[in-house]
Amino acid sequence: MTQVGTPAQSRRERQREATYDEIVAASRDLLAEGAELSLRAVATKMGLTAPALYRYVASYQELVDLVAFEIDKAATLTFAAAADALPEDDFAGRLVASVTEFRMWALANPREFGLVFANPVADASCLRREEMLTLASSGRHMTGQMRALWEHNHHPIPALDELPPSVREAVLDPVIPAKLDDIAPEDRGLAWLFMQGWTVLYGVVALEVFGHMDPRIIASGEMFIEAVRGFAPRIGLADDVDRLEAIMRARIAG
Amino acid sequence: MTQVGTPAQSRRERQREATYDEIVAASRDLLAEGAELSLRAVATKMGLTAPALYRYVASYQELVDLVAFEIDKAATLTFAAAADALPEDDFAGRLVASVTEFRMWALANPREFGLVFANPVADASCLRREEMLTLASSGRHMTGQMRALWEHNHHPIPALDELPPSVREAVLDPVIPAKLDDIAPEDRGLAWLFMQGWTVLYGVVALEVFGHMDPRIIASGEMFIEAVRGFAPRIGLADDVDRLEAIMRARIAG
DNA sequence: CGTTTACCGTAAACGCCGTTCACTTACTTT
DNA sequence: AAAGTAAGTGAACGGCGTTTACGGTAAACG
Repeated sequence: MTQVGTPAQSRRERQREATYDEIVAASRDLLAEGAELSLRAVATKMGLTAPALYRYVASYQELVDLVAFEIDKAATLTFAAAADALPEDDFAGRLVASVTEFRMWALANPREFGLVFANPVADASCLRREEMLTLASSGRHMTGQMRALWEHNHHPIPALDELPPSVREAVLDPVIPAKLDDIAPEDRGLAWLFMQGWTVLYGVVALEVFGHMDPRIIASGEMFIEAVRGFAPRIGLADDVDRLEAIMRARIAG
Repeated sequence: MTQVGTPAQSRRERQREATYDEIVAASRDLLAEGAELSLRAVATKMGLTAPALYRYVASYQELVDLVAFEIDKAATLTFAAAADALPEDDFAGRLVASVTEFRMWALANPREFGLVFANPVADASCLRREEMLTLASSGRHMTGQMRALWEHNHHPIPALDELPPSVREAVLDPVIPAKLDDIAPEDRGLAWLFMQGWTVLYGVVALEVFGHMDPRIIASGEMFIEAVRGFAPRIGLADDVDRLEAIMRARIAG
């Protein structure tokens, strides 16, 4: 018998979770204001003292990880919304819309981007590292879109036996933010395409966000467009590049 | 008549320059030890107090910029040495050797890489920004190799009138670390290839250094190899990819 | 030569940071 | 009602970037 009056979490647990939410909210406010993220600043904004936060996070780095995770989760909603501006069956368009929104979000929120994607992932506890690599919400979103596209257009994917050994291992026992368990082993080459796509996207966006590129190219987004166009044929979109470019330009201009 | 006894710089100027060198040396030592770079630590290592450093740098950020610049300059020497392991007329091989050495250096010195390449360039003073973008020693080295290759194999380059307007502007009035003033306007599409190559390289290396990738793929270097192979055809090296891959694998293994 | 000036370095202090520890308060559990 | 647990505080430590006021020393100048 399930005890009806018993909530899934006790009063204290609910209170505690609410405090976590408040910590994240205060942190995001700080970042939005352009201030530095610090335990003391977060605590002050919440109306308590810095040591109190140690009841919730074990260190500053853990606060950063927590906030980064939540920021990534929230940003993913905007990527999904961008995809939803296109028809459900336009898988290519939806992917490109998400990817373009990712770029726009990164440029508009460089500090948040840095926190989530330029924060060296822990090398110490390997478990923690796996978490970081597999739980990224935005990563799962992008790979989900790529997978939906493949299930629709069945573009060619590299065969297992033409992959380098380390890559074969990695796609058969994947440590990336993607649902792959129900993908047959012979189709796991798809994961290699996921990684390649992520590399292209990350590269151009990180370069733009950090400003290591001609400002005029950043402003126009031409390198981003070129990068996406260059990758499109690898996922069976060679004939769609012009249409996809139009989608990107619309999002960049808007 | 040149006054023989008169050095180009006075005694004081020489002393001052030596102090700058010592600042850089102390900073690099700190980084090599795995310690944090800080004004106080640098000062202590030099046997003086923190405020004294303000006679040489106006702020902590300026120290970072100074050290980053010198680290980049020093690292470029190793990239050049890697190229020099190959015959002078093997332009493709030399380029790939430099690029591979860049990757290996970045992975072996992630903190230094972060300082130089993941340090957001100033958005404030545009002059300072231009400096950062055009003076990068490693950048000039890579583009120099790419240029030498082009002058040798005359691979096709995009025509000016097929470039997007912002790109055309950027290649005609370039703000990148490359010697382009003696390149004819109709050949300036070469600069666009420079930027594309830099984007590919930066993307994969940054991803590897920050660890946002399957550790096994980082260890094997397969994504890096794939990225270089993917770019090679754009600079007329479609027929050389296997040979170039061998060069990369040798450097990665060694 | 002596005097002036510019430069180099120090000590002290301010306000911020992450972190630890001892202690109180309030709520939950039994 | 008693015991136990969780949350929060205040004080403190060491370190950080940075500013200020002040000495001393070496160069520059008459």
